[in-house]
Amino acid sequence: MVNIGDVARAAGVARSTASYALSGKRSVSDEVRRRVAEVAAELGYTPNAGARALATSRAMVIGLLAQFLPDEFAPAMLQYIQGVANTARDLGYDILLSSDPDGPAALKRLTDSRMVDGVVLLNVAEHDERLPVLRAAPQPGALVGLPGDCTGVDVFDLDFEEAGRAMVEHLAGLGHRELLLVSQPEHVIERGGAYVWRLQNAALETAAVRGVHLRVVHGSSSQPDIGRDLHALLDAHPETTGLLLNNEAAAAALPTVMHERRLTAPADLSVIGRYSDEFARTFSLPFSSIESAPDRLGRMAVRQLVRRIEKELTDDAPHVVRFVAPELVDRGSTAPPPAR
Amino acid sequence: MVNIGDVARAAGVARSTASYALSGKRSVSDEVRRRVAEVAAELGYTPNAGARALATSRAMVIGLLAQFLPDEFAPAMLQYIQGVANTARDLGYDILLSSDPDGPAALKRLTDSRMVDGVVLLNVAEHDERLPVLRAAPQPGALVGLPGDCTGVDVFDLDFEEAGRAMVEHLAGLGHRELLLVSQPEHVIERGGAYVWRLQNAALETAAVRGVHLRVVHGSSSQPDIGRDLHALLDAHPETTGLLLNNEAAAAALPTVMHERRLTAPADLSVIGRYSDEFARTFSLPFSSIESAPDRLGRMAVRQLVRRIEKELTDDAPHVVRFVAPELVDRGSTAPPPAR
DNA sequence: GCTATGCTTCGAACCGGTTCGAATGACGAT
DNA sequence: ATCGTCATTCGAACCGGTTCGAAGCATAGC
Repeated sequence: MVNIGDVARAAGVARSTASYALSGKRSVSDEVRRRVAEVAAELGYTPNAGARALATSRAMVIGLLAQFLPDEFAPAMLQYIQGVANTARDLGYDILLSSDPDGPAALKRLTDSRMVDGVVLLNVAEHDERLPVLRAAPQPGALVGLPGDCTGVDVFDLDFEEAGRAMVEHLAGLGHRELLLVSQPEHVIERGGAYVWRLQNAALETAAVRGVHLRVVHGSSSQPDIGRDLHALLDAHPETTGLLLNNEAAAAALPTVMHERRLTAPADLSVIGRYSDEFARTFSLPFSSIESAPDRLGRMAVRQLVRRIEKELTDDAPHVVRFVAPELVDRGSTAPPPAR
Repeated sequence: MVNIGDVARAAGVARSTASYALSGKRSVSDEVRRRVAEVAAELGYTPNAGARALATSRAMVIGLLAQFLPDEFAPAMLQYIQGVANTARDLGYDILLSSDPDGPAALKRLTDSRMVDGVVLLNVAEHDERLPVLRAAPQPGALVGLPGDCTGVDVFDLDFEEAGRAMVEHLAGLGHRELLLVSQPEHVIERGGAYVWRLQNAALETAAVRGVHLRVVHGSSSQPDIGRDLHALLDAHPETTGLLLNNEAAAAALPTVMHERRLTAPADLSVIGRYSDEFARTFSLPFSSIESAPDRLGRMAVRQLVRRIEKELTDDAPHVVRFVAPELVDRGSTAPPPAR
């Protein structure tokens, strides 16, 4: 493999000169710069990443910690990964993907070994065990998801409170009085999935203010269980005229369930979900929804992270907690409730 | 950050001794080994990955080249990624994920810079432009997907020919005479998606042998277009009693389409697909299918790759082309055709 | 004519590991 | 007492980059 010494020799200059010629960090005569560039291209020189990382203490790699939990709906996760990966590449960074179920251990290894210059954590929980590890690490970190304690990290998340309010307001405004919110399974909340109750509490509060009845139920997050759950729920609560979904699996299963029950939206039932447009396309979901913007969140997280890595932000620059405003994508699945 | 020099000093030995004590590559007195291990744990020593990679020319990283093409169904891709990531982790390797649309350039950079010890290519095309780059690289590579030329790489793929035969045999055996195969869009074939025509040709051949009529059609690979396509196809070919799917998007969309047409499987139409069990669960697909085993393929690819990296296989050990035998998962969506 | 200045270039040190050859010392055999 | 053997440890070199200080040299200024 050709190294910078080979290039320097072939160009008839010192190694350091070749380095400066290629990096441009010091001025070099045009003649030499040209010759070095030429020789480098000719020999097919590519700098050794390990050596460069050692010398500069910059790996040009961002760690991406994603956990594929059995009770998470994997396709929803993929979009965050794509958002992060694409943005990182655009900014010149590679991404090291960890799917290790032992998040804290994986994070510690990645940061301590200096394999990564910074870290993006997906699917952050209220009391996320990875956070103490991240705070102790010398590299900066950006989160997608809101933990209880945001000190020392940059945080990006959908404004789930506002999402809950918007969903209820929308249906209440159309005249609905009996709403059903299908939420994530209870153990997702127990594990610290704060977004679940953030949306849920705001929805309940808004319902109280508007004087409408909102019942919260938990559904399974996997097929085919969620389909059975939905049938059971609709059986148990026939008075429901508006359905709110904060559970991707439920959204994916609902069209089939509604067909089976010979229900159509919005004639028989108004439905509003919370998922991304991409997700809606993938699953052919005909329901209006609050856009969860995974690509945007991934992009924001990486951009901020890179700013910190490259010290555009001083170390003590205040950390941000930024919420994406929910946007309602109207797919025509809501209308005033049917006359009784 | 604490380095091996700090550990050595604190333990009162030379750097080299500390290194040997930790790696066990030479014998060291029990006393010293114990003390070094103790001190290392106490100081929280983690070896610097760049330095180690430089010294050993081993990065302990595997490159994963996945392309998220607009005409590929992303959720199907995710399962390969998970399979590769999990197996790599189990074998002690990290995964560097590249989603760069310019595959050859990304591959060249990853290999030439020695960031990775080997590479897994997903979604390999008949004349894949990444292959010449991979063959020129010093690292070994494993493919998921069968290219025209397999020299110099290990190849793993589903036996799509056998899959095509099995699907047709199954339906012909039940008495179907009019079959419709929904394939990928034509530009997937043009781009070199060999698996499409491998399955298709074998299916046509088998149909000819069995004397049944098989029509091949191409469907869009994204929602909602594929739904419209399916409706149009069923309108145009009402004689069809058996449907074969080699298009994930079509499989995902079919339940809705069938509901809309008030068709049920297998009473009105027998359906058989080609996708993974995981995929079937995610999309609540009620159709029998040929298992595409993405996790197994990912695992096989990584295991073989690691064997090559670690020189358990000599450099000139013959490369393998291994096909996974298709397995029919019966979900009860096929039966003899309805009496006319 | 001599020094100050600026542009190029070079050599050496450094990042943090691993690995090779050799030095040291204890011990048993002759 | 001497030599050889073995286990243990050390020092130095090396991997391939980057970066600092200084040297070389031509030109301008006095």
